[in-house]
Amino acid sequence: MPLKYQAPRGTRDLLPEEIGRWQWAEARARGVLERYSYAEIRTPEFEEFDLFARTSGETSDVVQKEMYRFRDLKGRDLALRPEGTAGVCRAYLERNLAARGRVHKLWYLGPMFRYGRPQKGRFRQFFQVGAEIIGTPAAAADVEMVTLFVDLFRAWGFAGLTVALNSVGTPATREEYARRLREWLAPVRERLSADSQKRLEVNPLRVLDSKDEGDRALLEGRAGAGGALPRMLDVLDPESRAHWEQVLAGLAALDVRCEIDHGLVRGLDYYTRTAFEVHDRSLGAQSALGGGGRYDGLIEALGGPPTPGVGFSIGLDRVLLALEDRAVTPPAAAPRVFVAGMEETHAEVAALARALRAEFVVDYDFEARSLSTQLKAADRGGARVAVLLGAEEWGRGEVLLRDLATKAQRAVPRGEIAAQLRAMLGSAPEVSAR
RNA sequence: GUGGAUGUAGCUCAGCCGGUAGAGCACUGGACUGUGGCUCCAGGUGUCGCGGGUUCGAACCCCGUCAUCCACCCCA
Repeated sequence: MPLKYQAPRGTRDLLPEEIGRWQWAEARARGVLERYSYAEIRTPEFEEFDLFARTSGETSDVVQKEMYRFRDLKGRDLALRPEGTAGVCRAYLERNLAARGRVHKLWYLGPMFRYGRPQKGRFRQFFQVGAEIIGTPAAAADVEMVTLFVDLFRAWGFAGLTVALNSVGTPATREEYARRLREWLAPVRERLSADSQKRLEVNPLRVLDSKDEGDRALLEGRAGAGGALPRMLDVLDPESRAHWEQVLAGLAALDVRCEIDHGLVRGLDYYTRTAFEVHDRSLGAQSALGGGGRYDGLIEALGGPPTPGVGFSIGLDRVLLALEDRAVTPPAAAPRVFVAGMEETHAEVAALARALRAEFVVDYDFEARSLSTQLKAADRGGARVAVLLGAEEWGRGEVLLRDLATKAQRAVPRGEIAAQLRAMLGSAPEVSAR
């Protein structure tokens, strides 16, 4: 069909039939976050372009080619947020949250925007839920972050996901590591893929997670690059190493299963020390469900005092995509009541429905169609009970209550409708059960 | 941003070397304005993604464009 308007590329409509899954996932997340004692924060969906350029790194792909950047009518240089951390840290500084207590535990949920080529699990507008602990360098905060991270996935019903964990040290150790890596790769440089040769110039650490098979063979030493591949963990400064050991010990004490991944590098420049992420194989190429880590230099880079932070974000679109393949019970639909009128009583339907709506989920037919059509509509709408306003019964001050599943039907005095419905439907149902 | 595949009814899909719209399901109304799921009848089921070109003639061939999917890049 030749439609004049389509949703912009990479965006989509979430229709009523799938909204239930989203609300369920969001409610689950909210519950876990609140029990962990995190406070929700909502920041603007667009910010000054420079905020993201500064925090993500001028040379990062996100800033270079994936930003929805625009000027407003006054010429301000703005961008739709590509991630959540920058805005939260900006708010922390601008609203001086530090004055209300040193450590803040915050969470957010909302749409993010990146201009990439869409594919399965990658959209230009997508939703993230994330959490941050700002104000403490303690390894215990890293431990809680990873724990909260896995508990969210558990609340959604994931089983057997493994968190990949690494330390990316400090900017100085990263530089040292990049130097060693470059050195190590120098002899085989010509044999690296074209992409990786470019990475070696721009961001050597990126070579580590190349998907090219030849690259992988070289990295794993099978192609004879000689000597063991240098590891990030081997070049950590003493403080970062101690921090790393504490994180590992803390996670072990809580029985949180992690796998050390020496190739784990984060895409954004502001990460320091702990880095973690989780993937799901059912998703194809875009398999990252979420990731996070420590960002001790970020707030200072925004012009604030040196303030440590640690956080993560999770892609909700991908979570729901991965959950499609699994047996997830959708939230139970609220039991519904359908009020059906006859020729003589149609005028009474709206008022009765409105009264019952104080307590029940109630619907009726706007068009006063035949009784059989109304019952058909009641069926399709998922109603469990029909309230039939028969002319004769109505005249006696009664209505008929019909159980649509069993077809059992009986006359009930008008004053007892609510009580009878309560009995039939089970105690007062919540509109959004679960 | 790069490479490849695919766009026909609301959905899932047919349509031989170019010859003038198809099936199932769903949907709407009626048979049936005092009783729903069944059945029957009647029906929208459509500029064959959009634009241009070749041709007497294009759903089919060519070019462009938009969208989706897959992979790369990157990431959630």
